[in-house]
Amino acid sequence: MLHLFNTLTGKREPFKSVEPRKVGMYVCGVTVYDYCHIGHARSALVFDVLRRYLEYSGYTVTFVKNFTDVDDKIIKRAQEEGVTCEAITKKYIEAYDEDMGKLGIRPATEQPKATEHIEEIIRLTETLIDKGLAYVVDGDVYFHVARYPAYGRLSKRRLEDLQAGARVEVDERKRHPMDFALWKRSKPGEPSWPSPWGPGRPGWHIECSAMSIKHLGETFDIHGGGMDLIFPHHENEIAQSCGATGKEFARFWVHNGFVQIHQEKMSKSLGNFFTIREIFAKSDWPESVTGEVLRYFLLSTHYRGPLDFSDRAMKEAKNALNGFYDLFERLKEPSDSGTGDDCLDAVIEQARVSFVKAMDDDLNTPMAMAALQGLRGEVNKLLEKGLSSRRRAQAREAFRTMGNVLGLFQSDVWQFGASPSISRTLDVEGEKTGLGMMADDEIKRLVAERQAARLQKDFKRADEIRRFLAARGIIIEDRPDGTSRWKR
RNA sequence: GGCGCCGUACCCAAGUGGUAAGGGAGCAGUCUGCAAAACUGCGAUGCGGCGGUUCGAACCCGCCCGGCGCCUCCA
Repeated sequence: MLHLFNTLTGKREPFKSVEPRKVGMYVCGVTVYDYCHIGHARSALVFDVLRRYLEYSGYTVTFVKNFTDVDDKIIKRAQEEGVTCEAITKKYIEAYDEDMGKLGIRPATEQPKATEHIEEIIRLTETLIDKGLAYVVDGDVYFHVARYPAYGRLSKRRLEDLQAGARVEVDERKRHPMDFALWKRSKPGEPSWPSPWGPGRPGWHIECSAMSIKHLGETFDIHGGGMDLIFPHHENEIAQSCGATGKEFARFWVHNGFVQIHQEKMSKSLGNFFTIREIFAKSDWPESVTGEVLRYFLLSTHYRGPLDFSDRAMKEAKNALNGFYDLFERLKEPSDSGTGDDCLDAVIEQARVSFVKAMDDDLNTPMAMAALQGLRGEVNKLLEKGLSSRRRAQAREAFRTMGNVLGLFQSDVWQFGASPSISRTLDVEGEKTGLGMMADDEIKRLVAERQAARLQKDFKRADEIRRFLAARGIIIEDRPDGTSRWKR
């Protein structure tokens, strides 16, 4: 049974859905005013894996992930570029889908936008005003935190503590410094919708309450996002939602840790971030390889811990993945011998048990990956003894099934005969790694030439070619049947 | 000032009371025309430090050291 760490209770708890076999899950997406960085990728990936694992465990998952498409930063960006807000949000939503697609992150069941839920937002705001939990000032509407006693429950903070450390300028019109905007009066030139309080636009937090309630109901199973959203965003969502409905909101709150660069949080304000497309653009490897390597890397640490991104870490992930795909290549080779056949079922079953146990334990992906590594070793050993073609296919299928939960091992080809790519540097730590361009056709030609040389026992020439390619990161592997294949 | 996180081998990383998973890198061996891959073997008497609780602690408690996050937009 799946156990998840619930931020709300501060404990690891057995996961139980409201309705049997069904899960409603809401995850805060991104504000679409710029390209996504690896931190966004990690968050998206963690919840993609949670969703995949819930499905693997037999649940039907309704997964809602929003786009915040009305916001101060979007407005600012649009003004800077002299275009409309719509142009900005359209551009970055498309970029989001493209970037996440490269990482194998499946689109959510629903991907709602704030601007498409203005009606719901206004209704929710009205309810909060009616209940005395919100008040109107000059066309703005604020949530009145002092009227909501449970405020601080998620982030384990007391209002008094927050006040003491508040670094915000106090808005005199607010009744309490921590009161936050549900509705903002629009200034000229800003996006604006009619409302009972005059033309304006929604505040940030209210959209998630409105959209989650609309798509998942007033009480649903899982709400997720990055750790930095715990306060104030998720705290405010709870206050708004519970305040308005009088019911429990999300039951499980799941938060992922940060991606760091040299031990520091990766963030826009620090300027130490790498965008997803930047990583792909700089990578030496074919796109599918880069996507899978990045995925492998991001899952190699438990989702709640910090994760340090570096060029070196990417290479290590690539090497580790290489071992799997080397095995998959071997599994493709036909064989009649089956001395190890009888052991395969047990070996797979053992791996499956370890894998499920790891994932059940608060999505312990590093441990789950260790189970897959263990299976890799066992299957390699059986291959030494001899595995029939049928059993080889069975082994490959086991990797594909479990790998699918993590979004790994789905490619039929790894870098063997990979699609054309250009060798460039992944210059994350300032070290140069690229050795110039090496197109596939050129490699193939040299491999063929070497093949011919070997047939004539011209090993001098053959080794010359091997060394030439090796210097460019191409490794040739001679097969027992006399053929050769290569990989990057 | 308040809330919280992290510190395990060269690197990454599980383990959270029962005597240190796994991977990468490295070294040695088998195999190979040479390689690669695979297989075999080697690798922390110790888990930031010092005390304490316990039959027993990396795991619990206390203090300290080092690094970081949130409290303001932030995945």
